[in-house]
Amino acid sequence: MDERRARIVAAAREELLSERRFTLDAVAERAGVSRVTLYALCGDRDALLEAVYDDLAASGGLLRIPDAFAFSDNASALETLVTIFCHFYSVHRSLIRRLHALGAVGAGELAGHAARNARRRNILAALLHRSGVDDERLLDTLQALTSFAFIDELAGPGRTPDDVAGEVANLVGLAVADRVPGGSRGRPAEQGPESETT
Amino acid sequence: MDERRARIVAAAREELLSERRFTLDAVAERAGVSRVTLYALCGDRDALLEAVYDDLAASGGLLRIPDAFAFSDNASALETLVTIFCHFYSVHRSLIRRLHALGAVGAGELAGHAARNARRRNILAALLHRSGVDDERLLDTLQALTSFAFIDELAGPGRTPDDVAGEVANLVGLAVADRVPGGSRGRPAEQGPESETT
DNA sequence: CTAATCACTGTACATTACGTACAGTGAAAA
DNA sequence: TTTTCACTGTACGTAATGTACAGTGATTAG
Repeated sequence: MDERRARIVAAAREELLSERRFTLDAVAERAGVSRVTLYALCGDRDALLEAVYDDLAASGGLLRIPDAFAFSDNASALETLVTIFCHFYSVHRSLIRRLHALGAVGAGELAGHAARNARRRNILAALLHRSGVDDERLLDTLQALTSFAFIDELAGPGRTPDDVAGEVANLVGLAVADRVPGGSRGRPAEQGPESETT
Repeated sequence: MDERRARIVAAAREELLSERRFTLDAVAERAGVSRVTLYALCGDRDALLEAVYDDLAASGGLLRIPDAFAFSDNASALETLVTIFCHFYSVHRSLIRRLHALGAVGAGELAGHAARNARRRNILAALLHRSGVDDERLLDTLQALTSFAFIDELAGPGRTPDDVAGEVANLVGLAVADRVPGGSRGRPAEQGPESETT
């Protein structure tokens, strides 16, 4: 049953957010399911972790990406895009952290992660291309600036998601302006009130 | 014997760089030592990993940090500092990556990592302070930009250490110039004279 | 010369978690 | 009624961690 599978993934998610060591037994118990069923429905450990990751990405947050392209102003579009990513990462920060730490992402080089990275790169590239920019190096930089690793690092212990998003957006803007000739980037002065263009 | 311990740490290092799964048995065998001895000399798994991390940091590369402070020009000093960090991270990239992936750093929150992070922050703060800047937020940004996570992300698959170092130094320079009033940064500013800084 | 200490070895054991095999059960469909 | 299906409980094999214990060879102390 699909609903059973969903329950298992949800249980895994909760278990990941707990302090305890991540164990399939614990997940199965929390989901009210035998461990054998867990293996049958979700595959092995790595498959389950990837399922959690997929579920996370699919469960919203990144759906608003097309909104960014609605802006005719390239700078605003880029800023919106950055904000969407930052928000997503900030909200699910501890979960993604845990997934990274468990090797679901990174060392394991799970297919899903690479694919998502490539997708993010494509989105950034599209936006850059729309601005008439074709700079691989800049693209690398933007990719790194909008990566979870960087945003997580920047967030540190005490920093609000909005704060982090603003900082990343600012850095992205600076990086772009540094490389694009006609950079019509109208970044507001720092002491000025945040012009939240929701 | 101290020399035995060093051999174990070296063996662990080599084992980490191999593709194989990291196992104490393998380390002991490679070091030509019984596993019991390994436990006696290096403690448990986490302790061994931290020992590798310590050994890495101590074995040079970060020794040139004082050089950065020799520059009277603040921009050059900062750039030198960034280059030192980048170089260190780039050279030992795969090893540090593996250590991260194994949870020696991050989830485990090993004492050594937090301490080293704090130390890096202090160094950056000192340099900033010397420049007459006291901006916690900027400090956060520089810390994130010079973190291993970001540099690793930026390096991607095909990028030379020098290339990465240059890019990070550039970003650091931009971030500083964006916040410091008398930013005498040699970086060519774009035509937009956004000197609205108080 | 003998004894004691020391560093290390080999083996063996308990523990935990993973992944799989197998037989069984209750319900729904043929 | 029989078959199929989804799931359960149990049990097993494997791998790795960490610890206990007895023993060995060399160096040092008495």
